[in-house]
Amino acid sequence: MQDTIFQQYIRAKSIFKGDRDILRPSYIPDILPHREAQINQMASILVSALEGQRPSNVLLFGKTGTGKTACTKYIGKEIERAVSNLNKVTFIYMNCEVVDTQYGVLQNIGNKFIENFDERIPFTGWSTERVYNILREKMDEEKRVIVIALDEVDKLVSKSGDDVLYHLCRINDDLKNAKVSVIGISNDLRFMEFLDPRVKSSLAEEKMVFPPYNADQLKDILEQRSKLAFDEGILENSVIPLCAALAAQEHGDARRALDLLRVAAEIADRNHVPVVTESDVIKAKNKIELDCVTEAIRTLPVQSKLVLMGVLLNDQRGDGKLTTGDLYETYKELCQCTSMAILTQRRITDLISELDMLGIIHARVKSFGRGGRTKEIEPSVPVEEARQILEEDEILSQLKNYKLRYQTTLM
DNA sequence: TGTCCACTGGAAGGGAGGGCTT
DNA sequence: AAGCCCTCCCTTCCAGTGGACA
Repeated sequence: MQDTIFQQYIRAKSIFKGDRDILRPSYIPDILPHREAQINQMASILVSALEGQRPSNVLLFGKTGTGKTACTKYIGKEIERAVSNLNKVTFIYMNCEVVDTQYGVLQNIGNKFIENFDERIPFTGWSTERVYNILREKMDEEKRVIVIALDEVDKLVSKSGDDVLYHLCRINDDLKNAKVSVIGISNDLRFMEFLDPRVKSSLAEEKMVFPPYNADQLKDILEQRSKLAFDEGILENSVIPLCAALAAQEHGDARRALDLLRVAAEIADRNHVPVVTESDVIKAKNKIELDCVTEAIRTLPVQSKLVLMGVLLNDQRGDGKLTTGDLYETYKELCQCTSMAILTQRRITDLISELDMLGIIHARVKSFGRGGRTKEIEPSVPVEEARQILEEDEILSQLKNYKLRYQTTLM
């Protein structure tokens, strides 16, 4: 390691005691503070799995960072620890934001039961029916209880409908040896409305709501983790209360609280100072917010980037809010400039809606009476910074210092 | 009160790209 | 190689709509 470029970054002592993953939301500690009630309730429902019986299906509701995922994974770990030779229990956790198609979910579950790599279900190519049949067959090879936790199940339903849930809920009718129960996790209470009544009643045999943490509870969580992550005296006294207070403002999100603390510590660490201060937390807050936006913009498909560029250029010219029609004209101009294919206006309205959902622009439907009904669009990110990020793109880099020719109608 | 504008947003379907089966 | 199936991105078509204006 001598004389390498890393030399200057290697110090005798880091602020972190050891593993900094302890402060990541994905880390599951041995004790989850303020979630004892929920864990006990889940345990009382799932204990029948250990007795070889099928537990009720459960639906968990609660905003982000209220401990739904952590509790579920914790319970999963405990189940695996408690399993006896007599009754076999398989616990499967899956995030439906990552795996968001009917086929994908069945394929993923199926592959958990297939050890031989050559026999694995491919990620595309088979009919869903066939995947389902293999899955059922493999599951049924042994007498066991299978608990499937589907995180962010609302994403799955909104994207691919409730067919998979329907299949999974009634799979028990087709199984002789195995028994399946489903844990659905959602941060959207309304998603139930979109379910087929049969799926709804089957999936929600038991319902649990995870309330947001308040500032005091967040403080406890942070204190527990910081004891594992740092030595005494590393954090200024006000650091944890500040992280807790900031996260409590955002609907009691423990994930956000942990991120704040971790990033604040990383900032202090990088500055080679021995103590994490309040100002590090404020810096962390700004950094997290900016990183989110930057990452969202950078990973946009190129057509969406062009649309966003249209919004930014109009804003920089001082046109204020612009309509879908105007933005489409601007977008066409930018396409010609960059030799990109021009998509239809219908498609662009979808891209506008996506950008709106990501929080990068703000678009709301407005009627101008005889002037028609359209969307009013304005950026909701810092314009200059966003433009710089867009210009990093190979194709968009041609638009450096570009001035629009098209004149909007709305002034 | 009815008209009419400039869209919105749902539905259906095409086709490219991935992969399997026969 | 031909015939399937699945997902993703996109187009085409079109009924529906809020509200200013005649």
